[in-house]
Amino acid sequence: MPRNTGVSSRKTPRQARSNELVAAVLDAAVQVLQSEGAQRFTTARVAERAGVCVGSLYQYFPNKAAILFRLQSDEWHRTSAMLRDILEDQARLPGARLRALVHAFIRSECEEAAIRIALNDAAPFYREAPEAAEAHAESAQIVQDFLRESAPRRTDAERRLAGEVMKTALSAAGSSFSALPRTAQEIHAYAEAVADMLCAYLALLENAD
Amino acid sequence: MPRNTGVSSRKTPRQARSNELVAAVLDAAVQVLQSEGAQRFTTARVAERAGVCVGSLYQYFPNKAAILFRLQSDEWHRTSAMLRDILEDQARLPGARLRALVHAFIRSECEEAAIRIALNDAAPFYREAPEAAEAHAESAQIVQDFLRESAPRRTDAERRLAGEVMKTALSAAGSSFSALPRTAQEIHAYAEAVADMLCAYLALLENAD
DNA sequence: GTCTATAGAGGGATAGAC
DNA sequence: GTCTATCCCTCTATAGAC
Repeated sequence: MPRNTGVSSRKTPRQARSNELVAAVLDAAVQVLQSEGAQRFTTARVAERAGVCVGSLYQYFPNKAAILFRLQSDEWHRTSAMLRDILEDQARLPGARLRALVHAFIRSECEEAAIRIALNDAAPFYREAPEAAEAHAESAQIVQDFLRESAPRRTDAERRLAGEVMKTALSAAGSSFSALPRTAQEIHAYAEAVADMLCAYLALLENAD
Repeated sequence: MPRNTGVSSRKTPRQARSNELVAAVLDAAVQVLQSEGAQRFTTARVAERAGVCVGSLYQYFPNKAAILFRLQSDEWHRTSAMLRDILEDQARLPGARLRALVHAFIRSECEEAAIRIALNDAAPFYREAPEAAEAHAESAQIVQDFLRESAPRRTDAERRLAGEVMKTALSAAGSSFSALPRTAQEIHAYAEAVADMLCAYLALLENAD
Protein backbone atom coordinates (compact mmCIF):
# COMPACT_ATOMS: atom_id res chain seq x y z
CA MET A 1 0.00 0.00 0.00
CA PRO A 2 2.52 2.59 -1.21
CA ARG A 3 0.46 5.61 -0.38
CA ASN A 4 -0.19 4.53 3.18
CA THR A 5 3.27 3.42 4.19
CA GLY A 6 4.06 6.71 5.85
CA VAL A 7 3.38 7.25 9.55
CA SER A 8 0.84 9.91 8.73
CA SER A 9 -1.86 7.48 7.67
CA ARG A 10 -1.84 5.98 11.16
CA LYS A 11 -2.84 9.25 12.74
CA THR A 12 -5.11 10.41 9.98
CA PRO A 13 -8.78 10.69 10.90
CA ARG A 14 -11.31 8.62 9.02
CA GLN A 15 -12.52 11.32 6.68
CA ALA A 16 -9.05 12.25 5.51
CA ARG A 17 -8.13 8.62 5.14
CA SER A 18 -11.06 8.03 2.87
CA ASN A 19 -9.93 11.00 0.85
CA GLU A 20 -6.49 9.52 0.64
CA LEU A 21 -7.94 6.36 -0.75
CA VAL A 22 -9.99 8.34 -3.24
CA ALA A 23 -6.90 10.27 -4.23
CA ALA A 24 -4.89 7.08 -4.57
CA VAL A 25 -7.55 5.54 -6.76
CA LEU A 26 -7.80 8.57 -9.02
CA ASP A 27 -4.05 8.75 -9.26
CA ALA A 28 -3.86 5.10 -10.17
CA ALA A 29 -6.69 5.49 -12.64
CA VAL A 30 -4.72 8.10 -14.53
CA GLN A 31 -1.70 5.82 -14.62
CA VAL A 32 -3.72 2.85 -15.82
CA LEU A 33 -5.33 4.90 -18.56
CA GLN A 34 -1.98 6.18 -19.71
CA SER A 35 -0.11 2.92 -19.62
CA GLU A 36 -2.83 0.45 -20.63
CA GLY A 37 -5.37 2.50 -22.54
CA ALA A 38 -9.11 2.74 -22.10
CA GLN A 39 -9.76 -0.82 -23.22
CA ARG A 40 -7.68 -2.31 -20.45
CA PHE A 41 -8.94 0.11 -17.84
CA THR A 42 -10.49 -2.21 -15.28
CA THR A 43 -11.38 -1.77 -11.65
CA ALA A 44 -9.02 -4.57 -10.74
CA ARG A 45 -6.06 -2.91 -12.43
CA VAL A 46 -6.86 0.43 -10.88
CA ALA A 47 -7.18 -1.09 -7.44
CA GLU A 48 -3.93 -2.99 -7.81
CA ARG A 49 -2.05 0.09 -8.98
CA ALA A 50 -3.56 2.12 -6.15
CA GLY A 51 -2.45 -0.47 -3.66
CA VAL A 52 -5.97 -1.08 -2.43
CA CYS A 53 -8.38 -3.91 -2.96
CA VAL A 54 -11.30 -3.92 -5.31
CA GLY A 55 -13.76 -4.03 -2.46
CA SER A 56 -12.36 -0.85 -0.95
CA LEU A 57 -12.51 0.86 -4.29
CA TYR A 58 -16.20 0.05 -4.60
CA GLN A 59 -16.84 1.61 -1.23
CA TYR A 60 -16.03 5.04 -2.64
CA PHE A 61 -16.99 4.67 -6.27
CA PRO A 62 -20.30 3.03 -7.20
CA ASN A 63 -18.87 1.71 -10.45
CA LYS A 64 -16.16 2.04 -13.03
CA ALA A 65 -17.87 4.87 -14.86
CA ALA A 66 -17.79 7.00 -11.71
CA ILE A 67 -14.00 6.86 -11.64
CA LEU A 68 -13.72 7.86 -15.26
CA PHE A 69 -16.26 10.59 -14.91
CA ARG A 70 -14.45 12.02 -11.95
CA LEU A 71 -11.23 12.23 -13.97
CA GLN A 72 -13.00 13.90 -16.86
CA SER A 73 -14.80 16.26 -14.52
CA ASP A 74 -11.54 17.36 -12.94
CA GLU A 75 -10.11 17.97 -16.39
CA TRP A 76 -13.12 20.04 -17.39
CA HIS A 77 -12.78 22.21 -14.36
CA ARG A 78 -9.12 22.86 -15.03
CA THR A 79 -9.96 23.82 -18.59
CA SER A 80 -12.79 26.11 -17.53
CA ALA A 81 -10.50 27.86 -15.12
CA MET A 82 -7.95 28.44 -17.87
CA LEU A 83 -10.65 29.72 -20.19
CA ARG A 84 -11.87 32.15 -17.61
CA ASP A 85 -8.46 33.37 -16.55
CA ILE A 86 -7.43 34.21 -20.08
CA LEU A 87 -10.66 35.42 -21.62
CA GLU A 88 -11.59 37.71 -18.73
CA ASP A 89 -8.28 39.53 -18.74
CA GLN A 90 -9.55 43.02 -19.50
CA ALA A 91 -6.04 44.38 -19.88
CA ARG A 92 -5.66 42.91 -23.36
CA LEU A 93 -7.57 43.27 -26.57
CA PRO A 94 -10.04 40.44 -27.30
CA GLY A 95 -8.02 39.16 -30.25
CA ALA A 96 -4.88 38.94 -28.16
CA ARG A 97 -6.76 37.10 -25.44
CA LEU A 98 -8.14 34.62 -27.91
CA ARG A 99 -4.71 34.03 -29.38
CA ALA A 100 -3.21 33.53 -25.94
CA LEU A 101 -5.95 31.09 -25.07
CA VAL A 102 -5.32 29.00 -28.15
CA HIS A 103 -1.62 28.74 -27.38
CA ALA A 104 -2.21 27.86 -23.74
CA PHE A 105 -4.86 25.33 -24.60
CA ILE A 106 -2.96 23.52 -27.34
CA ARG A 107 0.11 23.37 -25.15
CA SER A 108 -1.81 21.92 -22.24
CA GLU A 109 -3.49 19.35 -24.45
CA CYS A 110 -0.12 18.18 -25.72
CA GLU A 111 1.18 17.85 -22.20
CA GLU A 112 -1.50 15.41 -21.14
CA ALA A 113 -2.17 13.80 -24.48
CA ALA A 114 -2.11 10.17 -23.37
CA ILE A 115 -4.61 10.62 -20.61
CA ARG A 116 -6.87 12.75 -22.77
CA ILE A 117 -7.00 10.22 -25.57
CA ALA A 118 -7.79 7.46 -23.16
CA LEU A 119 -10.49 9.51 -21.46
CA ASN A 120 -11.97 10.20 -24.83
CA ASP A 121 -12.02 6.50 -25.62
CA ALA A 122 -13.79 5.95 -22.34
CA ALA A 123 -16.40 8.61 -23.03
CA PRO A 124 -19.15 6.06 -23.78
CA PHE A 125 -18.95 4.97 -20.15
CA TYR A 126 -19.73 8.32 -18.62
CA ARG A 127 -21.26 10.31 -21.46
CA GLU A 128 -24.78 9.97 -20.09
CA ALA A 129 -23.92 11.58 -16.77
CA PRO A 130 -25.94 14.76 -16.15
CA GLU A 131 -22.90 16.60 -14.83
CA ALA A 132 -21.43 16.39 -18.31
CA ALA A 133 -24.01 18.87 -19.52
CA GLU A 134 -23.25 21.21 -16.62
CA ALA A 135 -19.57 21.29 -17.36
CA HIS A 136 -20.30 22.06 -20.97
CA ALA A 137 -22.64 24.88 -20.04
CA GLU A 138 -20.08 26.38 -17.71
CA SER A 139 -17.43 26.83 -20.36
CA ALA A 140 -20.01 27.91 -22.93
CA GLN A 141 -21.02 30.74 -20.59
CA ILE A 142 -17.46 31.98 -20.34
CA VAL A 143 -17.18 32.12 -24.09
CA GLN A 144 -20.53 33.90 -24.28
CA ASP A 145 -19.38 36.56 -21.87
CA PHE A 146 -16.26 37.05 -23.93
CA LEU A 147 -18.23 37.42 -27.13
CA ARG A 148 -20.74 39.77 -25.56
CA GLU A 149 -17.86 42.06 -24.79
CA SER A 150 -15.99 41.70 -28.07
CA ALA A 151 -18.89 41.38 -30.49
CA PRO A 152 -21.61 43.54 -28.90
CA ARG A 153 -23.37 44.21 -32.18
CA ARG A 154 -24.32 40.60 -32.68
CA THR A 155 -27.49 39.08 -31.31
CA ASP A 156 -27.40 36.59 -28.47
CA ALA A 157 -28.38 33.82 -30.86
CA GLU A 158 -25.56 34.66 -33.23
CA ARG A 159 -23.09 34.74 -30.38
CA ARG A 160 -24.31 31.44 -29.01
CA LEU A 161 -23.81 29.80 -32.36
CA ALA A 162 -20.44 31.42 -32.92
CA GLY A 163 -19.23 30.50 -29.45
CA GLU A 164 -20.24 26.91 -30.00
CA VAL A 165 -18.38 26.79 -33.30
CA MET A 166 -15.24 28.33 -31.85
CA LYS A 167 -15.20 26.11 -28.82
CA THR A 168 -15.69 23.00 -30.93
CA ALA A 169 -12.95 24.01 -33.34
CA LEU A 170 -10.47 24.70 -30.59
CA SER A 171 -11.28 21.58 -28.68
CA ALA A 172 -10.96 19.41 -31.78
CA ALA A 173 -7.74 21.09 -32.80
CA GLY A 174 -6.27 20.21 -29.43
CA SER A 175 -7.46 16.61 -29.49
CA SER A 176 -6.41 15.89 -33.00
CA PHE A 177 -3.07 17.62 -32.87
CA SER A 178 -2.02 16.13 -29.56
CA ALA A 179 -2.68 12.61 -30.78
CA LEU A 180 0.94 12.54 -31.99
CA PRO A 181 3.96 13.64 -29.97
CA ARG A 182 5.01 17.15 -30.99
CA THR A 183 7.99 19.42 -30.63
CA ALA A 184 7.69 22.88 -29.13
CA GLN A 185 8.09 24.43 -32.59
CA GLU A 186 5.32 22.31 -34.06
CA ILE A 187 3.06 23.21 -31.19
CA HIS A 188 3.70 26.89 -31.66
CA ALA A 189 3.16 26.80 -35.41
CA TYR A 190 -0.04 24.82 -35.13
CA ALA A 191 -1.44 27.02 -32.38
CA GLU A 192 -0.62 30.05 -34.48
CA ALA A 193 -2.62 28.66 -37.40
CA VAL A 194 -5.60 27.83 -35.21
CA ALA A 195 -5.41 31.27 -33.65
CA ASP A 196 -5.34 32.82 -37.12
CA MET A 197 -8.55 31.05 -37.98
CA LEU A 198 -10.37 31.91 -34.77
CA CYS A 199 -9.16 35.49 -34.80
CA ALA A 200 -10.25 35.94 -38.40
CA TYR A 201 -13.68 34.74 -37.37
CA LEU A 202 -13.70 36.99 -34.34
CA ALA A 203 -12.83 39.97 -36.53
CA LEU A 204 -15.78 39.12 -38.73
CA LEU A 205 -18.04 38.98 -35.70
CA GLU A 206 -16.74 42.25 -34.36
CA ASN A 207 -17.84 44.10 -37.46
CA ALA A 208 -21.50 44.85 -38.06
CA ASP A 209 -23.31 42.93 -40.76
CA MET B 1 -31.31 -15.77 -43.48
CA PRO B 2 -33.29 -12.79 -44.79
CA ARG B 3 -30.81 -11.81 -47.43
CA ASN B 4 -30.64 -15.23 -49.01
CA THR B 5 -34.30 -16.15 -49.16
CA GLY B 6 -34.63 -15.01 -52.76
CA VAL B 7 -34.08 -17.45 -55.59
CA SER B 8 -31.11 -15.47 -56.75
CA SER B 9 -28.80 -16.79 -54.07
CA ARG B 10 -29.30 -20.30 -55.34
CA LYS B 11 -27.92 -19.48 -58.72
CA THR B 12 -25.31 -17.05 -57.54
CA PRO B 13 -21.72 -18.13 -58.11
CA ARG B 14 -19.47 -18.62 -55.15
CA GLN B 15 -17.63 -15.35 -55.39
CA ALA B 16 -20.79 -13.29 -55.54
CA ARG B 17 -22.29 -15.29 -52.74
CA SER B 18 -19.35 -14.54 -50.52
CA ASN B 19 -19.80 -10.91 -51.38
CA GLU B 20 -23.43 -11.18 -50.42
CA LEU B 21 -22.46 -12.52 -47.07
CA VAL B 22 -19.95 -9.74 -46.63
CA ALA B 23 -22.60 -7.23 -47.61
CA ALA B 24 -25.08 -8.77 -45.21
CA VAL B 25 -22.58 -8.63 -42.38
CA LEU B 26 -21.68 -5.01 -43.06
CA ASP B 27 -25.33 -4.10 -43.30
CA ALA B 28 -26.06 -5.85 -40.05
CA ALA B 29 -23.04 -4.23 -38.44
CA VAL B 30 -24.43 -0.80 -39.22
CA GLN B 31 -27.77 -1.75 -37.72
CA VAL B 32 -26.22 -3.17 -34.59
CA LEU B 33 -24.10 -0.06 -34.11
CA GLN B 34 -27.11 2.17 -34.54
CA SER B 35 -29.50 0.25 -32.36
CA GLU B 36 -27.19 -1.09 -29.67
CA GLY B 37 -24.20 1.24 -29.64
CA ALA B 38 -20.52 0.48 -29.84
CA GLN B 39 -20.38 -1.14 -26.41
CA ARG B 40 -22.86 -3.82 -27.35
CA PHE B 41 -21.38 -4.34 -30.79
CA THR B 42 -20.43 -8.02 -30.70
CA THR B 43 -19.70 -10.53 -33.40
CA ALA B 44 -22.56 -12.67 -32.16
CA ARG B 45 -25.07 -9.86 -32.47
CA VAL B 46 -23.84 -8.89 -35.90
CA ALA B 47 -24.01 -12.47 -37.11
CA GLU B 48 -27.49 -12.93 -35.72
CA ARG B 49 -28.74 -9.74 -37.33
CA ALA B 50 -27.12 -10.70 -40.62
CA GLY B 51 -28.81 -14.08 -40.48
CA VAL B 52 -25.52 -15.94 -40.60
CA CYS B 53 -23.57 -17.80 -37.99
CA VAL B 54 -20.55 -16.58 -36.14
CA GLY B 55 -18.34 -19.09 -37.84
CA SER B 56 -19.28 -17.86 -41.29
CA LEU B 57 -18.62 -14.33 -40.23
CA TYR B 58 -15.13 -15.22 -39.14
CA GLN B 59 -14.43 -16.72 -42.54
CA TYR B 60 -14.60 -13.31 -44.15
CA PHE B 61 -13.47 -11.06 -41.33
CA PRO B 62 -10.43 -12.01 -39.26
CA ASN B 63 -11.81 -10.30 -36.19
CA LYS B 64 -14.26 -7.76 -34.87
CA ALA B 65 -12.00 -4.82 -35.60
CA ALA B 66 -11.94 -5.69 -39.29
CA ILE B 67 -15.69 -5.23 -39.53
CA LEU B 68 -15.58 -1.88 -37.83
CA PHE B 69 -12.64 -0.74 -39.87
CA ARG B 70 -14.37 -1.66 -43.06
CA LEU B 71 -17.37 0.47 -42.10
CA GLN B 72 -15.17 3.41 -41.23
CA SER B 73 -13.19 2.97 -44.40
CA ASP B 74 -16.31 3.06 -46.55
CA GLU B 75 -17.39 6.22 -44.76
CA TRP B 76 -14.03 7.84 -45.37
CA HIS B 77 -14.23 7.12 -49.05
CA ARG B 78 -17.67 8.60 -49.33
CA THR B 79 -16.47 11.73 -47.57
CA SER B 80 -13.40 12.00 -49.77
CA ALA B 81 -15.55 11.75 -52.86
CA MET B 82 -17.77 14.55 -51.60
CA LEU B 83 -14.75 16.68 -50.76
CA ARG B 84 -13.32 16.19 -54.23
CA ASP B 85 -16.58 16.78 -56.06
CA ILE B 86 -17.21 20.07 -54.36
CA LEU B 87 -13.73 21.50 -53.97
CA GLU B 88 -12.66 20.75 -57.53
CA ASP B 89 -15.63 22.50 -59.09
CA GLN B 90 -13.78 25.16 -61.04
CA ALA B 91 -16.98 26.90 -62.00
CA ARG B 92 -17.35 28.53 -58.60
CA LEU B 93 -15.18 30.82 -56.55
CA PRO B 94 -13.16 29.08 -53.83
CA GLY B 95 -15.14 30.72 -51.06
CA ALA B 96 -18.40 29.53 -52.51
CA ARG B 97 -17.05 26.02 -52.88
CA LEU B 98 -15.91 25.97 -49.29
CA ARG B 99 -19.27 27.20 -48.11
CA ALA B 100 -21.07 24.59 -50.17
CA LEU B 101 -18.82 21.89 -48.79
CA VAL B 102 -19.55 22.87 -45.23
CA HIS B 103 -23.29 22.72 -45.81
CA ALA B 104 -23.11 19.38 -47.58
CA PHE B 105 -20.84 17.92 -44.97
CA ILE B 106 -22.81 19.03 -41.92
CA ARG B 107 -26.01 17.82 -43.51
CA SER B 108 -24.56 14.42 -44.29
CA GLU B 109 -23.16 14.07 -40.79
CA CYS B 110 -26.56 14.78 -39.30
CA GLU B 111 -28.15 12.17 -41.53
CA GLU B 112 -25.98 9.36 -40.28
CA ALA B 113 -25.35 10.64 -36.80
CA ALA B 114 -26.06 7.44 -34.89
CA ILE B 115 -23.71 5.32 -36.90
CA ARG B 116 -21.00 7.94 -36.85
CA ILE B 117 -21.10 8.31 -33.09
CA ALA B 118 -20.94 4.59 -32.65
CA LEU B 119 -18.06 4.26 -35.10
CA ASN B 120 -16.28 6.95 -33.20
CA ASP B 121 -16.78 5.09 -29.96
CA ALA B 122 -15.37 2.02 -31.63
CA ALA B 123 -12.30 3.85 -32.89
CA PRO B 124 -9.98 2.26 -30.32
CA PHE B 125 -10.59 -1.07 -32.01
CA TYR B 126 -9.39 -0.09 -35.46
CA ARG B 127 -7.36 3.05 -34.86
CA GLU B 128 -4.04 1.26 -35.29
CA ALA B 129 -4.83 0.07 -38.80
CA PRO B 130 -2.38 1.39 -41.39
CA GLU B 131 -5.15 2.12 -43.88
CA ALA B 132 -6.39 4.77 -41.47
CA ALA B 133 -3.38 6.89 -42.31
CA GLU B 134 -3.95 6.41 -46.05
CA ALA B 135 -7.52 7.61 -45.87
CA HIS B 136 -6.42 10.64 -43.93
CA ALA B 137 -3.73 11.46 -46.48
CA GLU B 138 -6.18 11.16 -49.35
CA SER B 139 -8.54 13.81 -48.07
CA ALA B 140 -5.63 15.97 -46.93
CA GLN B 141 -4.36 15.98 -50.51
CA ILE B 142 -7.68 17.19 -51.84
CA VAL B 143 -7.67 20.08 -49.42
CA GLN B 144 -4.07 20.86 -50.36
CA ASP B 145 -4.96 21.05 -54.03
CA PHE B 146 -7.80 23.36 -53.20
CA LEU B 147 -5.58 25.64 -51.17
CA ARG B 148 -2.84 25.65 -53.79
CA GLU B 149 -5.38 27.07 -56.18
CA SER B 150 -7.06 29.52 -53.83
CA ALA B 151 -4.07 30.62 -51.74
CA PRO B 152 -1.17 30.45 -54.19
CA ARG B 153 0.91 33.02 -52.36
CA ARG B 154 1.30 30.84 -49.29
CA THR B 155 4.08 28.33 -48.90
CA ASP B 156 3.41 24.61 -49.01
CA ALA B 157 4.10 24.37 -45.31
CA GLU B 158 1.62 27.11 -44.51
CA ARG B 159 -1.00 25.46 -46.67
CA ARG B 160 -0.42 22.09 -45.09
CA LEU B 161 -0.93 23.54 -41.66
CA ALA B 162 -3.96 25.55 -42.69
CA GLY B 163 -5.54 22.58 -44.45
CA GLU B 164 -5.07 20.45 -41.39
CA VAL B 165 -6.68 23.07 -39.19
CA MET B 166 -9.63 23.55 -41.52
CA LYS B 167 -10.24 19.86 -41.94
CA THR B 168 -10.10 19.28 -38.21
CA ALA B 169 -12.47 22.14 -37.51
CA LEU B 170 -15.01 20.99 -40.05
CA SER B 171 -14.85 17.39 -39.01
CA ALA B 172 -15.28 18.28 -35.35
CA ALA B 173 -18.10 20.66 -36.10
CA GLY B 174 -19.93 17.84 -37.84
CA SER B 175 -19.35 15.32 -35.09
CA SER B 176 -20.23 17.58 -32.24
CA PHE B 177 -23.26 19.17 -33.85
CA SER B 178 -24.76 15.92 -35.07
CA ALA B 179 -24.60 14.39 -31.62
CA LEU B 180 -28.08 15.81 -31.00
CA PRO B 181 -31.02 15.54 -33.38
CA ARG B 182 -31.41 18.76 -35.36
CA THR B 183 -34.01 20.48 -37.46
CA ALA B 184 -33.27 21.63 -41.00
CA GLN B 185 -33.17 25.24 -39.82
CA GLU B 186 -30.70 24.47 -37.08
CA ILE B 187 -28.53 22.61 -39.52
CA HIS B 188 -28.54 25.49 -41.94
CA ALA B 189 -27.76 28.09 -39.29
CA TYR B 190 -24.94 26.06 -37.80
CA ALA B 191 -23.40 25.28 -41.18
CA GLU B 192 -23.58 28.95 -42.03
CA ALA B 193 -21.63 29.84 -38.88
CA VAL B 194 -18.98 27.20 -39.55
CA ALA B 195 -18.72 28.39 -43.14
CA ASP B 196 -18.31 31.95 -41.92
CA MET B 197 -15.37 30.90 -39.83
CA LEU B 198 -13.66 28.83 -42.51
CA CYS B 199 -14.28 31.44 -45.20
CA ALA B 200 -12.88 34.17 -42.99
CA TYR B 201 -9.77 32.07 -42.56
CA LEU B 202 -9.61 31.34 -46.27
CA ALA B 203 -9.83 35.05 -47.03
CA LEU B 204 -6.91 35.63 -44.70
CA LEU B 205 -4.92 32.95 -46.51
CA GLU B 206 -5.78 34.36 -49.91
CA ASN B 207 -4.18 37.67 -49.07
CA ALA B 208 -0.42 38.03 -48.91
CA ASP B 209 1.20 38.46 -45.53
C1' DG C 1 -13.07 -0.28 7.05
C1' DT C 2 -10.39 -3.38 4.49
C1' DC C 3 -9.34 -7.66 2.67
C1' DT C 4 -9.84 -12.37 -0.16
C1' DA C 5 -12.24 -15.03 -2.99
C1' DT C 6 -15.54 -15.74 -6.22
C1' DA C 7 -20.03 -15.54 -8.32
C1' DG C 8 -22.03 -14.45 -12.49
C1' DA C 9 -22.26 -12.62 -16.99
C1' DG C 10 -20.57 -11.77 -21.45
C1' DG C 11 -17.78 -11.93 -25.36
C1' DG C 12 -13.96 -13.38 -28.91
C1' DA C 13 -12.64 -16.90 -31.47
C1' DT C 14 -12.40 -21.87 -32.93
C1' DA C 15 -13.13 -27.03 -33.45
C1' DG C 16 -15.38 -30.22 -35.70
C1' DA C 17 -19.86 -32.04 -37.55
C1' DC C 18 -22.38 -31.72 -41.76
C1' DG D 1 -18.90 -23.26 -47.18
C1' DT D 2 -21.86 -23.16 -43.23
C1' DC D 3 -23.51 -24.30 -38.68
C1' DT D 4 -23.53 -25.65 -33.57
C1' DA D 5 -21.45 -25.92 -29.49
C1' DT D 6 -18.20 -24.42 -26.54
C1' DC D 7 -13.61 -23.19 -24.70
C1' DC D 8 -11.34 -19.80 -22.37
C1' DC D 9 -10.69 -15.45 -20.93
C1' DT D 10 -11.80 -11.04 -18.86
C1' DC D 11 -14.41 -8.18 -16.26
C1' DT D 12 -17.78 -6.09 -12.80
C1' DA D 13 -19.51 -6.34 -8.55
C1' DT D 14 -20.40 -8.51 -4.09
C1' DA D 15 -20.36 -11.73 -0.04
C1' DG D 16 -18.35 -12.66 3.97
C1' DA D 17 -14.06 -13.22 6.89
C1' DC D 18 -11.22 -10.36 9.75
